Amino acid sequence: MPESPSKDASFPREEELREGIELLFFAYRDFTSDPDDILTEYHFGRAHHRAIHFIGRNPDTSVSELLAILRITKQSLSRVLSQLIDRGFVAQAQDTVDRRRRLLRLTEAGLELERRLSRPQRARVARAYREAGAEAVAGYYKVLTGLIDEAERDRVARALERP
Amino acid sequence: MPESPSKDASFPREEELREGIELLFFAYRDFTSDPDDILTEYHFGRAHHRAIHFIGRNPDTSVSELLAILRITKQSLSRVLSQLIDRGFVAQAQDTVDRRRRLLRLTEAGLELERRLSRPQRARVARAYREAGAEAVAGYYKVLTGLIDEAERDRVARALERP
DNA sequence: AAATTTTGGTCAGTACTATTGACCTGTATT
DNA sequence: AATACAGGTCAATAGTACTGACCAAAATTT
Repeated sequence: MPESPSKDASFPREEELREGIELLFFAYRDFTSDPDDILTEYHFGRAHHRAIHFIGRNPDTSVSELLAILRITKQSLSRVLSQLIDRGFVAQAQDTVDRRRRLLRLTEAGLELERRLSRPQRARVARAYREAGAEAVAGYYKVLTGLIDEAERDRVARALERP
Repeated sequence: MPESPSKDASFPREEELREGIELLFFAYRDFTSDPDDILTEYHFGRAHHRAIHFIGRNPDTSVSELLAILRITKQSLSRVLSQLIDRGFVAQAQDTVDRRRRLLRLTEAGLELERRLSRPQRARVARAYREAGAEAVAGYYKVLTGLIDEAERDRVARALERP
């Protein structure tokens, strides 16, 4: 059983933990830098990218579902969302079942922008995956999933399988 | 050679890439939430944590070295740094060799705060490591390192080995 | 049918992070 | 002496996010 958790009490030594923490910081810093540059052109920020990403991945999400994913207040999302709607990247439609709910999806322009923003990220991840190999990718998945709040791990796992 | 990169052209399929991107977002979101709560007590933000972390890891770093690591402007760092110095968490000392340089290190209070901020992160990473196992951790390292800008990968790798 | 809850939106005020640009003091190098 | 570098500072701007207070429409509960 190569994938069984280590029982060694000294296994994650403090230095290993600090390295893992730092790697996450550096990877995230560089990972977000490419789309950040593109967003500047549009006078958008990282929050716009996050909204575009999750609306693109989950068409017809409601605002409150998006709030739960992004973990921000509705006031914060509202600003970003209305800018995206005003500029024609996101469309709202009323839910026919529950007409209070506004279902969100990307417009054609929104889909285009999503592809443009994610292209450098996909390229970066693809390169890292290829260089590290499939086995390393499985470990990357396992550890990152373990870093997510336990309460949300299932929801995230399900969201990853759905699309 | 289980760690050799896959040669399969279809290996990182688009869906896998998008999952890898999303996992990084969720992991980073939850990873930063614990220290963020503690920082609020001190009326500090995430930038203060980052400065404390890297000064703690690299005692006697100069300001410009810190700027290069954090990738922010000196004006941004200056505000954060002078607050940390005013409140007694960071101390400055002149370099005896090049007296233009201010070498930064944590005070006793700074070391204490660093431990307090990193404790929940270390616990989170330790749990994820234990659950995933040593082999998965190796993959996590490999992929995250591959996500870092090529130009900085060596510098980061060296920084991780130094302390 | 009336009361309550849910969903979504809005206004106002505040805080943190980060940016660009300009300008200044020292110190080191050439 | 001139130039370059390390660091600090002032001012203005932008993006993200927060709390708190309200409001309206629609759904659910009583």
